[in-house]
Amino acid sequence: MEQREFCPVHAAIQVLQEKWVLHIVRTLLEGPRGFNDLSRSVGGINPATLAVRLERLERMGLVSKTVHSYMPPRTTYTLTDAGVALHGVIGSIDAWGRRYLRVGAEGEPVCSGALSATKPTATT
Amino acid sequence: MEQREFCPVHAAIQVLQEKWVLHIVRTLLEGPRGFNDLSRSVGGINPATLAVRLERLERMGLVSKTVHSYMPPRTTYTLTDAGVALHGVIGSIDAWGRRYLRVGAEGEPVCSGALSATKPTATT
DNA sequence: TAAAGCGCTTGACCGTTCATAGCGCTATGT
DNA sequence: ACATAGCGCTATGAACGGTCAAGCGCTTTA
Repeated sequence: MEQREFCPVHAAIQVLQEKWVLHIVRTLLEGPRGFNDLSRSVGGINPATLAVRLERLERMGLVSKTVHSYMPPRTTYTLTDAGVALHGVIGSIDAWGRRYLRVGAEGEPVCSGALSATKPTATT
Repeated sequence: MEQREFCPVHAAIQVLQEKWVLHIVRTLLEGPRGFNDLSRSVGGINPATLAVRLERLERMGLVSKTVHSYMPPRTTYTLTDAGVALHGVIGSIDAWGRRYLRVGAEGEPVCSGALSATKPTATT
């Protein structure tokens, strides 16, 4: 867990592998959202976890939080430049998933090795 | 958690966000490893967790396990084609990390927004 | 007047991850 | 010849972190 000097790749992985982070970023790439809206778009995340994630991402400078009014509560979460830059990562994951992932017999995803080559597909 | 049809991106994220998976893949991209060797290279992972991850990744077809001898035990874990293909994802993460991540005041990583523009960086 | 929605927070659960120890056995060093 | 270290794991119990369900004060919609 301890390493002599700062390794950007390692640090990046540490952040991105946290549960829900990639889903949150992917959703936010589609545009700014409020808390509950974001929660619904991500799907299945519980508010406590979302709150913790957003706070961390904000402190890191990946996400910025804008409070439009306190009462009634109205807030907006947006990606910063660094956050938007993650679209490259999401893009790679997207490409890889489309190319290699199929749904297996038991419903869980499986890799299908060498199928028909790259087929241009539209993004969600 | 339930979704009407199979979404490759979502499924890919589900797999890759599992703790240690990206670290394992990244390490395995450097070449095949035995269990303890892999454990040491990844750094800080618990053997029980590693065993579970490897089993899942193998069942998914990302990693293949080769047993050279049962006694003395000698095993090798290698990436399949689908696994190797993840180097694109790792590459993106690498690029993003190098571009945006710095070590903050409290030791935790922080994003440094608009610095000097894109600078060609060599990959690990 | 009632109900639904906003952005969260709280507290009790429970599954995952952790540190640590150990198995049977061989290759190495002294 | 003997001790030690190494292999690939598995077994424990404790610690951590995510989950569920409910609810706060308040406004807007029905």
